[in-house]
Amino acid sequence: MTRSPPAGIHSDPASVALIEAAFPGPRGEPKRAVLAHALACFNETGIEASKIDDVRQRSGQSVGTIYHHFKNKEGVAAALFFVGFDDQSQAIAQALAKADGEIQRMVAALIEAYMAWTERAAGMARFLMLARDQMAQGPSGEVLIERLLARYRPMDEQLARAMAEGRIRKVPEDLIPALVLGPAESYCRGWLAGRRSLPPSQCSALLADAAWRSLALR
Amino acid sequence: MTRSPPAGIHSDPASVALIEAAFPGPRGEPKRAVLAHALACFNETGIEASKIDDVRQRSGQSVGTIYHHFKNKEGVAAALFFVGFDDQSQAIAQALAKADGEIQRMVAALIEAYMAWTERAAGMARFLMLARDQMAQGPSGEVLIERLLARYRPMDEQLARAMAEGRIRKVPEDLIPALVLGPAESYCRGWLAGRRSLPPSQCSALLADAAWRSLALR
Amino acid sequence: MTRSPPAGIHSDPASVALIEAAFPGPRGEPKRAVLAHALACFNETGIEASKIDDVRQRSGQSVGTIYHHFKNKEGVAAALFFVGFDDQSQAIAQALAKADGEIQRMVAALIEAYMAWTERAAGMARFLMLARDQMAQGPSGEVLIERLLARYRPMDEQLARAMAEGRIRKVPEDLIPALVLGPAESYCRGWLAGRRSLPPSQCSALLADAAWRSLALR
Amino acid sequence: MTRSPPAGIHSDPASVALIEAAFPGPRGEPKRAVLAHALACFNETGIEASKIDDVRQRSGQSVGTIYHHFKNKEGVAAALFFVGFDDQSQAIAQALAKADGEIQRMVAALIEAYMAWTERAAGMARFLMLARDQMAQGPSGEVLIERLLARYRPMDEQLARAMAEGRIRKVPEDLIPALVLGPAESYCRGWLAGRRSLPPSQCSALLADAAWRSLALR
DNA sequence: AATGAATGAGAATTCATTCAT
DNA sequence: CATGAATGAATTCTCATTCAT
Repeated sequence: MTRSPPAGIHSDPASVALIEAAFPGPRGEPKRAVLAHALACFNETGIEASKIDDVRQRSGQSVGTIYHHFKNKEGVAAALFFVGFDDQSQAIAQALAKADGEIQRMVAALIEAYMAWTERAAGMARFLMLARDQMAQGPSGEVLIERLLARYRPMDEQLARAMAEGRIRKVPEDLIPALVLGPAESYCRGWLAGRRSLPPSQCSALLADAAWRSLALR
Repeated sequence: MTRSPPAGIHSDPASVALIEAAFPGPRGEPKRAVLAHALACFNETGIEASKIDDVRQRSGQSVGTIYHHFKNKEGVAAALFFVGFDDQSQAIAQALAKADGEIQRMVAALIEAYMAWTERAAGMARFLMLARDQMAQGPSGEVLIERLLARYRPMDEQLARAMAEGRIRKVPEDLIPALVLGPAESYCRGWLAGRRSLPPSQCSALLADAAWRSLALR
Repeated sequence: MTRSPPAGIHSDPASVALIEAAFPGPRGEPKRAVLAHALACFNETGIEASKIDDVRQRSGQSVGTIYHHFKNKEGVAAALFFVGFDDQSQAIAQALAKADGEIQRMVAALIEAYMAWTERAAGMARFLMLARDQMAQGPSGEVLIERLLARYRPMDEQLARAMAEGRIRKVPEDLIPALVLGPAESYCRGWLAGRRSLPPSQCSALLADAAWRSLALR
Repeated sequence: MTRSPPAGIHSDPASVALIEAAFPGPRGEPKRAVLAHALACFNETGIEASKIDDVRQRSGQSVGTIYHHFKNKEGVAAALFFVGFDDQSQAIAQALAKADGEIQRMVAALIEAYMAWTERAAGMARFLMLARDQMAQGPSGEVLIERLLARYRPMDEQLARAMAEGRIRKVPEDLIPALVLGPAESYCRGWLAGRRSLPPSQCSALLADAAWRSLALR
């Protein structure tokens, strides 16, 4: 019961829906049009290699409008990035909240949420991976780091406590993200690039188990 | 006893040595100069954003020479990529060979080799991550896939056998790379970007253990 | 009463007027400026040898504007070519129309129109000769052939009929253009290059007579 | 019994033979190789658009050799041009010589020789048309004009005498070349470009007759 | 707000030619 | 004489951005 393994996702209904939710109403129309098509362009051709003029043509907006709403190309990418990033954060926050502070459930919830979100909004997920490095350096880098910390804070706090109390293995803090999310990210990266075909949601249980094993006392 | 935690590695002696080994002798001088400085440029600014003219200036070569030897910018990147990739493959091959086909030792050897290589030739490692996607699509994409398969074939064969014989957990083939190398890659990515500070080599034991736990029967 | 025997015509009021008629109004200004100066450049230096930057400087337009309006250098040449070619066609059509289908008068009218047009719009005429071969191969080749056929169709039909009815000499169809227009073209080519000095219009009667002799029954 | 109507002649045995005759012996080998392949390149791509490197590759010679023997690209074109031009002149001279100063026979002989030569050495003929204008301007322009005058001198002298003696029509001197050779050149131009299919040699009689009609007293 | 023509700095690439071997 | 690596001036074209309407 495979749910659409996409060898090259560039844009998809769920990603477009995120954009639409972010800029609702008739006033948001130009922004929505631009971002939705920018997503496709960026994923197809890369951010640097995408021309504002491609976005203009596909979105049916004018250059002037694009610049009016987004200041410049980087502005388009940034707006798009945070639409995706923030929704992803929210999905993760909701999942973590349901785990009642229980560390094993939190790990599983995080991984499940991450993979489900990736599968659902594949186009946006792909773009987030594409843009993260550039974003981290650009003018929104600070903001990004802040929000990343905030995203994982609930989890990090519980992990720290559990480790202090000897309920999980003692592991250098630096290594935790790699242990917990490394496999999931790695798999999703492959899936989004078309190199893996199992839908992420079908892998979460196994990946959650693996992540837990790496932290469990034995 | 931390060995140089680099918040922004762009070029380093070991990476340069790889390049020098690849194009020895006085005839190789222009190629070496170009590639060594291209590595720095690419890592500092990104491949797309690096200008051939930067490479020219820093390398002290003429535009004509660059184009004479590498055809175009993509050619410079490709040459550089395969110098790094092939040395990485060789390091892995040697490590795997020493494991005598014993699966747990192979997993550990692979991870150790990967992390040691990354730490040693950090600049090149960074570039490999930067360039991999572009490479996979460009005209050398086929070659890359081929060589990747070859690189992991010895390991894949043993894993398949072990799985068939019930010596390790049954896990979808698609997931194996993520389980084995995902955490290592994830950590190295962070370290190369300056977000993690523990030298990779100091993490390999733990990451190897984690990888093995995810495959072990219990 | 020789009317300006030009040892090197590159641009002239009549040719410029053609261009102005083709792109009227204030909106046509950039196109007009570019084409008028491109004509001079092309005639002075040859098409290949003319640099877009020469045209830019002389026309007072920006590179961007040139490319915006004409796509590329070839586009400039093509636009210029068809401005001239179409006006020439029209002049010929008018002349032929006045001959009432009488074959001898048609031959004379064609030659007279051709030579008068050449003399008047000498710069454009020169450019048409310069560009014809390149045009025939380039992407507008098809169009050119079509329009050439259309241009001579009225004449060709009457010639075919006259030949069938034995009113003129039987001559392979392939040879007719050379017999009718060959001498005129040859003379104009020489005049435009500055090798002949009699104004074309003063030669048309004689050339028309010669052309007719070559077709007449005796 | 059509002899090969070539829709795109670039090089042919007879043209190559001309080149070989011009640079005989083992010492002439590099020159021959270069010129023969330059002919093809120039005809295929145009002179400006042909790269020295194309010629190098096809001729199997080195850049250095080309420059050693011909000074520069223009030198290659010039050498090639005069090989062709001089042989053409010689063919015409021989034909004219056989006409015993009889004017009608001279006209016919000229046209026949011109067309036969064109048909035989079509590649070279094409190149001569291609290069003539550039040649006339370049540093060999003077030489070319001189040799052209010499080529037609015997004919011009007889024509002038005949006109003075009232044996042919009085016609402005300027017009004579167009009347005599215009149709032939026009036809050959079309044939060499692939727009006409009757082999030139089959047209000479008719074209000679037409030329004579235009000069004859009535 | 919207438009899209105009701009021009800047990039990649080419290619004739030189010259050390 | 032959070679071909090295050179770098010159050229075409792109594309983010501005701004008058």
